[in-house]
Amino acid sequence: MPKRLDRSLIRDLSIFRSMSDEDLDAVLEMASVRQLPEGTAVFDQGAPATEFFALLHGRLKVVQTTVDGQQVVVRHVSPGDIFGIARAMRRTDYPATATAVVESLALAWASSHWEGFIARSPVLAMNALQTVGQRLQDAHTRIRELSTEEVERRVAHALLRLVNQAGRKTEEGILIDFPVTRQDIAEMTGTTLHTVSRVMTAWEAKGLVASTRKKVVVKDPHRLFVLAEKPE
Amino acid sequence: MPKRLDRSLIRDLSIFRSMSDEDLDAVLEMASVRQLPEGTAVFDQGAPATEFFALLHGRLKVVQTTVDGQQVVVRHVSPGDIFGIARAMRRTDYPATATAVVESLALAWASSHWEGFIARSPVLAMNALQTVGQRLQDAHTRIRELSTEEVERRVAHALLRLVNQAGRKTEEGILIDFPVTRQDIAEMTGTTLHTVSRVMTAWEAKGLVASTRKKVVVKDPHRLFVLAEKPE
DNA sequence: TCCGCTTTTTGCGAAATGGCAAACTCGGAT
DNA sequence: ATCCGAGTTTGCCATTTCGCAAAAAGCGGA
Repeated sequence: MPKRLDRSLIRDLSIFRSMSDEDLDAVLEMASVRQLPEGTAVFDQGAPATEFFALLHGRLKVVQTTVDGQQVVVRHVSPGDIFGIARAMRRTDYPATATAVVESLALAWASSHWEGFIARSPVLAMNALQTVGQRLQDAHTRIRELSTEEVERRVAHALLRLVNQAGRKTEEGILIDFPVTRQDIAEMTGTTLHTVSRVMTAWEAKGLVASTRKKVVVKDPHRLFVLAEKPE
Repeated sequence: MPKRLDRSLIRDLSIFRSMSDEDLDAVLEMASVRQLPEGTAVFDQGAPATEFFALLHGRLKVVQTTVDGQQVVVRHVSPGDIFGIARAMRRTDYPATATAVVESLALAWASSHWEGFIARSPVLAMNALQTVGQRLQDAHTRIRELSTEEVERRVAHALLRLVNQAGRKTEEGILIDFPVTRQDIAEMTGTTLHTVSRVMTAWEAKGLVASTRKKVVVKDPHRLFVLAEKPE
């Protein structure tokens, strides 16, 4: 018998919102805890989708790799997010690889439990629909940016998104609170690390950002925002 | 009292799959029929999401317009698809404009009925989740293509997608069964109508496609597929 | 403290694509 | 049958972005 988990662990996750205490307990009953050292893959692209997860602590990146080895960052997973719900969308395997970018902690459930959870608590299905709907809108936002914006604005938008997801206020500005490389940013914006480097070096000179290896601080979010929106 | 609609109208739509006859009747009870002349907008980007729809006949395109007037084709709606379900994803307004590209026929429901439908038939929520999940995967496919492929391959992929959605076999090849302009294809692939024109002119010379104004015929789907996949 | 490896920067030339302008071509309306 | 206009093609040049190569700079571990 696994150790008893407290309801407070999941009660505030948006996906479990509005569920009764009994239902939450039933869900927790089936959960196992998963410790994820930095660099660990939680699941691999193409592997059977045997489990789904909720992130309690840490940060993951979800990456798709093309046949010729190019990588695309699909999204970042923040605490409170669920991920790996391929099966709920009737996929049998994971469409991407999820990797811990810092040491992380997640809950895991066997995919087979999903239907039971839904049956027990239909509100869960509506919450999941909302969650996936939000991701769909985010994806459309990215498609719009990739289709209509040049590189500099795309990088600006990506950075602002990181600020919202993982920004931590410091004296110098807003720190992206997990390691991010130029390569990562390139894979988020459909460009190359070289171009990202050039863009960010220019911004650094203008005092918009400050960065060292794997670390990015946005010093002037407002000017960055203006730059991201300027339609020219 | 609206005219009685037959269950067979919606029984085979994937979203209503596995619903009981009684539930289907209850759903149909609330539906109204909407005739959509070519060029009509079913709803406009930014308008309150008061209704959702199922397409019975015809074809729509869903378009997002940026602040500076550029357009992006989000997707095409085919018979059997539901669309305008912004409200189910907890959005209050439509994120895009849906326009009939040929004369079309749709069922419409007030958005407020969605929750009642779900409560009555929870399987509907799971079906909707699957539908939105599929769209999310499609969106990720496009993001991957926009991020990693050059224009020619993106156009090839877009064309192959149109073949799958609306291909009709003819003597000369597979006809895309609704009007498509170079501009449309450009808005599906994040490029310009000029570049699309150049690409397709080259393909025409190679015998891959044949096209006249607003009409595209894929003469050699296999070679087009090879071209779309070739990782160089 | 020094070494080694990853990450970042930078220069330079090439290639892809965009932007503009103009001509052209159909198809449908009058 | 003719005209009009949306849609398409094409040439030319500008610009963005990539790709390759090499150097520089940090960071972490030995």
